[in-house]
Amino acid sequence: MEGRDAYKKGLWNVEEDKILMDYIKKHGIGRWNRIPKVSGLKRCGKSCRLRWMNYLSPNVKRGDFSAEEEDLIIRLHSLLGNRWSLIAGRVPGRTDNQVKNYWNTRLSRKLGVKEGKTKVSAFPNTLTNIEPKENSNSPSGSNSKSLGPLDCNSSCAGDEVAVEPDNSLQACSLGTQDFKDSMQDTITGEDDFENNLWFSNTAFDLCTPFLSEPFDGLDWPAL
DNA sequence: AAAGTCGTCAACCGCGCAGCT
DNA sequence: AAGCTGCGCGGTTGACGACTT
Repeated sequence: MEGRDAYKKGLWNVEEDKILMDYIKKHGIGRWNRIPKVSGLKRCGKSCRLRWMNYLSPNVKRGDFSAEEEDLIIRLHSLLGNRWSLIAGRVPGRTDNQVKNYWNTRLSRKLGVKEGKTKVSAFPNTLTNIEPKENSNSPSGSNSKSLGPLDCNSSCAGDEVAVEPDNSLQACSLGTQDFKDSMQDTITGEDDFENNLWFSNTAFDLCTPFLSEPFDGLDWPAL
């Protein structure tokens, strides 16, 4: 019986990367646990998946976070809390690990966020509305976890009025039970972006002007 | 120059969920 | 219904380079 000790741990080297890349080119993504058996790579499937998702994938954007990305992460974190995969899904080219690290090492310090185990922030006080987004064609194709760019077209002018920071959800005119339920769906992971249940940027006060245009030189994953 | 400290980031771990048998 | 497998998520750890003393 093969225990965990059969697999190597720690940093990946170039050869291992190459083996993994070759395997994925040949067999595609998925069935990660087969990789060590088929390719002979001394890495567990989980490690292979992580390496691909966070580093080797051509969809991963490297380098420093831009001001636009930083702003977006801050807003999304205030909305979703430590739901890194959800946040990363709205930051093109960034992985949950990247976002998480960036938050923990820089933004939390910068913003003076007290470190803690907060799972999810309470209903954000900047929320004013929630609406389904029609005809949302996710550019990421079959990857349901990767969400498309924020819909920042028409409502980006800010016709919604953000609630003052000190106001609670209860003070929000649209803080209805339906609204809370919808938010709870998002927070509990029951939202379904593929079924057009999108939140507009306006709804989340995520209207970052510079995000109304695509990121320069960033292509959406062709899946 | 050497030692100590800090910051960053890749990677690991444990857990939970979904799908299949 | 129960067990197994595959996958993904969030928290945490550890290596390593940069910086400070």
